[in-house]
Amino acid sequence: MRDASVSERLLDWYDGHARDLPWRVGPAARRADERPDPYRIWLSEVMLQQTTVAAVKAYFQRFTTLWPTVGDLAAAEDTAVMGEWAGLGYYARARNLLKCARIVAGDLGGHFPDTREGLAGLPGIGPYTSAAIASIAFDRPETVVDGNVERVISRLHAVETPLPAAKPELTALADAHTPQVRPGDYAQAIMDLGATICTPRSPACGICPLMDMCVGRAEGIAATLPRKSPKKAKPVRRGVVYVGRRADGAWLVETRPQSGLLGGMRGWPGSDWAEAVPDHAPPADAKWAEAGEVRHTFTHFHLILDVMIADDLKEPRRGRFLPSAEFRPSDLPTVMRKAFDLASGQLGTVEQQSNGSV
DNA sequence: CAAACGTGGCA
DNA sequence: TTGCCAAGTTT
Repeated sequence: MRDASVSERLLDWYDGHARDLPWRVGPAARRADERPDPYRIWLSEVMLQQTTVAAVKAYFQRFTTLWPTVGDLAAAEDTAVMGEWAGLGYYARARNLLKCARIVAGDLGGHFPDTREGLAGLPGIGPYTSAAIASIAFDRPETVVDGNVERVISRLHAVETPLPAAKPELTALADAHTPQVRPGDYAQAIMDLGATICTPRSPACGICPLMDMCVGRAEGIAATLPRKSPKKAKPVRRGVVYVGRRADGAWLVETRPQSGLLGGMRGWPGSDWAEAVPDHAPPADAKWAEAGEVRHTFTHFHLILDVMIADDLKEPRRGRFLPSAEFRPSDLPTVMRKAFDLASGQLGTVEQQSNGSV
């Protein structure tokens, strides 16, 4: 196949099949010279890292309503931003989002760099995101290589080398297809193709604009690509959390350390998490009772969390009391919200249940 | 380079 | 229930 033909096919297909997304300037508007807002492209791209479009939409709407410009975001309280990110996962993204916003709003005068080189290296902006912003927001001919592109290109060229070893080869192949015309639309086109036609399971090869060019399809192995190295099994870890409130209803919460799992997020005090529940002390004296257990799976381990509840907390040894009016379950990362949901269903009857104090 | 880093949907 | 997967980055 000739390199130019792939991009021409994809751009023609995109003109008729582009997804309508909240952060996107569609092909028709783009032809009318409407430009994407770099802030919105950056925000959406960071949210979309390892995250589905469906999950991102509501968060994107909320963030852009609360903080319409990078200056607004840069001026926000850390706690507010982390709370709004809660539930989306990979919380280092939110910490880096704030760092990046403050660099752009400060040293860079409120303007995002308009080249891949200028973007790369800003907090949370790696090889993919720098290329995505440069191409989509600034129409630079940079090559995006995300999971969609890896899938499309590995099938198109029948690359059987497993990922991640195949990444350099796939990047080189993808780069050869990137056009000088409409590079921003092209980047979105190839990702849309991967998301809607060249899907991980049961690809719709019969309606694919690249059907007759696809070597993987010709060889009958398209659906099995890309190959991936085997993954490690997830171990089980165990721990305890204490979901407690003071007599006036204030909740005992803490902010987790800025680095590591759930870094910078609000959570319930508790033990560390390990193969066996580590030795620990409750965060405050109270008549703690067992509410049950919560199961949650992280990227690299399963967690079984024993949830303790009490509503008669004394002076805490750790954490701080958050007045009931300031507490929002939606500010919690999902595992902590699960613990809250379990606890809140029982806290009304904690007095009857509790007979073992700690 | 391997590992850490979240979550929800789907087969 | 289990494993795979989603617009990756950082250490």
